[in-house]
Amino acid sequence: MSDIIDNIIARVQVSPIFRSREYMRPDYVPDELPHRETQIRALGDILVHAVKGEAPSNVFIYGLTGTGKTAVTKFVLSNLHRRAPDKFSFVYVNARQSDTPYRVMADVIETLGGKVPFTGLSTAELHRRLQRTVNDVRKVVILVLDELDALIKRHGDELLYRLTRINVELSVSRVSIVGITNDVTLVDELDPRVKSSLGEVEQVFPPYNAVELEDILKRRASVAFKLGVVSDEVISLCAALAAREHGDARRALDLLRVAGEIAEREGKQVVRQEHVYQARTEIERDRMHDVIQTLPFHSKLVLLSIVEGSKRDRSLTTGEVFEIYRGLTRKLGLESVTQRRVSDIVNELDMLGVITASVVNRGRYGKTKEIKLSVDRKSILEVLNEDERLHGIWS
DNA sequence: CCTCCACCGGAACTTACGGAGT
DNA sequence: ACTCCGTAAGTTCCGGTGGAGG
Repeated sequence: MSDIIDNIIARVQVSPIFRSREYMRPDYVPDELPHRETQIRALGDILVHAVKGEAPSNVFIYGLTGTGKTAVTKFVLSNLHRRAPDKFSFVYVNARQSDTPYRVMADVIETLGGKVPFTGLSTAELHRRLQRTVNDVRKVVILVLDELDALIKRHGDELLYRLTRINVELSVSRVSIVGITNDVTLVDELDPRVKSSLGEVEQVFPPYNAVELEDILKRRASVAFKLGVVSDEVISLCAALAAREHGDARRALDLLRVAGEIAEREGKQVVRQEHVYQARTEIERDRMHDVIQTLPFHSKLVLLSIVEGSKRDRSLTTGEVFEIYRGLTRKLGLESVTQRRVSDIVNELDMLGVITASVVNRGRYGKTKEIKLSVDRKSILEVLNEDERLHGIWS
């Protein structure tokens, strides 16, 4: 038995494919960021004041996913910080992971060395502690808020407003904010006061084109993979596939990494184009699997109802889904949620990409949502079957 | 041209929970 | 022991609506 493990370990240790896998990790920040020189210079020009111990202007950065916003910001800040570690500190918070005002403030306090309970305090109290912590740092603090859109959409711009005003009540330290967002329309939803304060400087990150992506992949592959393992064709394919999705560099790197892993598993010496295609489906499958598996129970039931309902190949309405869902809960002897809630769950499933739901007007027959599965029925059932609470309730 | 269906979707409120502060 | 707080999930209430059919 243990020889199986030995085998696996041996394969990892002397991988015929990878030289140094860590360079392909999604959160790895390389020493150079090709094709982002303009953005690095522009952001550097703004933030360089921190090196003199002065607070830079607030910056607002937009750009689609995988255009290097996060990488460039981290790159600029850590390089500046290396030259003047005693002049300023910077804090990076991802507002998608910490998607409540409480957690964002808690994160900031923690990275600045403060301690704060996981829950239990009022946001007002947390805000007070944040001010104290920042003041104790006694220098310029640059606050990077990544994926701000997630926070704003759910909790509004209250926190942002407070943060932009925090300087007023500080004696020694100063705070500058770098806001990063994928959503270009976000600014319109902001309070004008926040808008003018945060948008002192704005910067746009354009997507990479296929040629640039190819170059990025080539550089990365040359350090991450062994020589001759990844051909130019494979790289072009990854670049082309990712360029089709608005030039997302992260996606391109993921494709290449997973393709490499597949080749490795198969014991091959080189990565081929077919591995890239396999990687594409594998990435998608894994994502779906995670999404469905972590769904709240009633969302799973609603999804199951949609699967059941779409047997006869026609689209469903919210009312029909609700009926089937009611049947399921009755079978299980559970309370059911209201139709209002089911309507929201349908929207959530739509956003996750498991189904497509679009509002349609059927005149006399009302206005409803047309709901269709956008993932293979069998693979959904497979994942749902992993939940033992759902065992044996469908045919 | 008007009606009226079958929902949509915003907003305020509830409940349960984990945890702090005092 | 008691009060206060934030979060997540859900409920209640309700005004809104595009277009097929009369």
